[in-house]
Amino acid sequence: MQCNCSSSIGSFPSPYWSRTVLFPDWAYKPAWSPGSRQVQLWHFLLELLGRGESGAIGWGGEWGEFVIRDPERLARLWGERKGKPHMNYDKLSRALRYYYNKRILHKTKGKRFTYKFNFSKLILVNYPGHPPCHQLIQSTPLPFPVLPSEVGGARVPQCGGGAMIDRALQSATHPLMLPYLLQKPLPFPHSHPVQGHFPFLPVPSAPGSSYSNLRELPAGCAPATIAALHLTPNVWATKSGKEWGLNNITRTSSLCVGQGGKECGDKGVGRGGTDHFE
DNA sequence: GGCGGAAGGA
DNA sequence: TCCTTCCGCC
Repeated sequence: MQCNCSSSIGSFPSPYWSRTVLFPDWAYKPAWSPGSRQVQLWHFLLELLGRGESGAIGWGGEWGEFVIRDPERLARLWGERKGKPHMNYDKLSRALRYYYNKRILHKTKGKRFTYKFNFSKLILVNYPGHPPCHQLIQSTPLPFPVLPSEVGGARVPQCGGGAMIDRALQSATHPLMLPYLLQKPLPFPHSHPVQGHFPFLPVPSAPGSSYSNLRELPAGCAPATIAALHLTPNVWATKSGKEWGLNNITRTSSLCVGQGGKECGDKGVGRGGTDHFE
């Protein structure tokens, strides 16, 4: 199976599950692509990181962590992208700090120019419009047991929030897989591999991880899921739920995330939560 | 360096 | 809404 995967990074006439776990397309969708809104900073950073733009920015030693190696250069690149010739690191970092409250990013304390993505939140806020839980229950078997209390009318959340997401998260081996547990495919026809700059997640050429296994995957199973499933159990075992950010997301996931990342549902959960992830 | 308030622009 | 700009504080 081949795909001519194209993106802001380039063309990849290679199997899309090739060497690394994949980000969904939205994570790398170029700013100038039709229908996209103006590029967001986190998106721009992921683009640079995915490209392996190691001069200005690179992945750090921990999951989701990245290091700004040349702050002024990064600011210049960001300024060029946004048409802001007077951009500097001070301003860029202010924009980064606004992500703290949104829980998209947090600062790695004690390490200069080092920040950490909260990918699980990134998935949630950018994964709008998944179907209501009752549809999920009716249409497709979920990869985790559904409690009677969750099926019975009153407990079914209106837009995928609440206990169901909590439980999906708990059953997810990786936050990036959450959308697939929720059974709505991301727009993946043009998926592409990230060029080997994602920390900890090389798809191993381990015995038993042959492509033949893919045939056993559910129809419509997205490439990212496929790539993730290539990870050996011990790879997952190296990261605790805490490290995946599951603690945080489980705690905050009573928030329902709908269109445009709007939160609905339980008030007083999430916004009032703590700001740390570790 | 890093933080966050405030005002303002698109 | 998502920054950009400026600023005072630590």
